[in-house]
Amino acid sequence: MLLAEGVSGPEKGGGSAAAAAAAAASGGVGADNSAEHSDYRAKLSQIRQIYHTELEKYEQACNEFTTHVMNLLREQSRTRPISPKEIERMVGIIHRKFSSIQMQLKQSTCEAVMILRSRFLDARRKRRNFNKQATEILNEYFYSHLSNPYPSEEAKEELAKKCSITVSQVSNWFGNKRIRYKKNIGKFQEEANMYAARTAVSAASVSAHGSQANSPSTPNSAGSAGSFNMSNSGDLFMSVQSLNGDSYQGSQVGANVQSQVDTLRHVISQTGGYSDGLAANQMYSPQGINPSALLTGMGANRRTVAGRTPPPPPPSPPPQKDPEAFTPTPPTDPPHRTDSLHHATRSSLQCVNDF
DNA sequence: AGTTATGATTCGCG
DNA sequence: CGCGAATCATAACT
Repeated sequence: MLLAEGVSGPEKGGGSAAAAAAAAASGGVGADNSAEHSDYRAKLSQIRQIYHTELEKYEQACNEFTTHVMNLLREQSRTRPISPKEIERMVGIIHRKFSSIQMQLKQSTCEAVMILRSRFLDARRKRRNFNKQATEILNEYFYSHLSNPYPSEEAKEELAKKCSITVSQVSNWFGNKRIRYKKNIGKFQEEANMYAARTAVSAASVSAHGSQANSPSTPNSAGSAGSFNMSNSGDLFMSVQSLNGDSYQGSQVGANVQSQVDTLRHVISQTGGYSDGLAANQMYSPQGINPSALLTGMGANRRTVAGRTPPPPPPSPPPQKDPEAFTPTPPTDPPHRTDSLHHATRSSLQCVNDF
């Protein structure tokens, strides 16, 4: 560990290399954290310095003590016979004691380095919001694929490239988005409408060019890829904004989105569910809805449809698992897990501040 | 200072 | 292994 971090290795150079290696191993993007990195390196070298000076001190003390004991023994040898074996034994005892002390030093240094690493390299601690454009791109994809918001691996890579983030960050984002959208659909209604309308307009402009009717089963064929580039087109964006809110339903919405909405509304009306969700509620519908319609959404068929080209609607739905699971807001307020580790980390982190 | 938003992590499940 | 769910930790907002 200490060798890996360059603490117990050569005095210069090793530290920065190890730090860089550690950063690379931690999966960081490694783009903007040069300042924090230098801070990390500075702390690390501080630890290294303390370690080395302490080590030197101990060695010196060990030697001093050994010679001191040797002198004592020599003095005693005038009064009583002292065998070389006894001297050897004494020296051994002293060295063992000091090496155990050195072990402790190594251990505590190791601990300090680990804490330092967790402090500086733990991504949670240096969380940065994605920039607006990245969020726009992600949201655009999410809402234009609301019926199946599970980007394939290639789609994730593409999104990652467009957003200048990692694939795992894309996955995190979609995971968070899905769960939070589901938990509070109402809160995201406006956002959903906006992005749906934007995608619709982009799709409409595409279809106006090619006069290619968008199939409801392939909402991402023209919408997703083409719509990415319009995030910054100002006037178009403004014109789209007028489609927000209540005017959304009656507006000229792209066929791909609208047809899905219509399909869902039809199903809902058939089963007696409420129908105020529009596009946003395609994913999470109230209990008691025709499972075949739900299967178009997330969850039920996510493993089979998680691609760029969603297959045709499933023929026979599997037994629906727990209809209550799709209830939008089931707040149960579970007992908070006493996270002792959390507090332990906190307190131990405090120690690092003393460095 | 308190609250909300959000990116990341952890855990259990299928 | 990917996902949902719960949670943590920090940023951003009030």
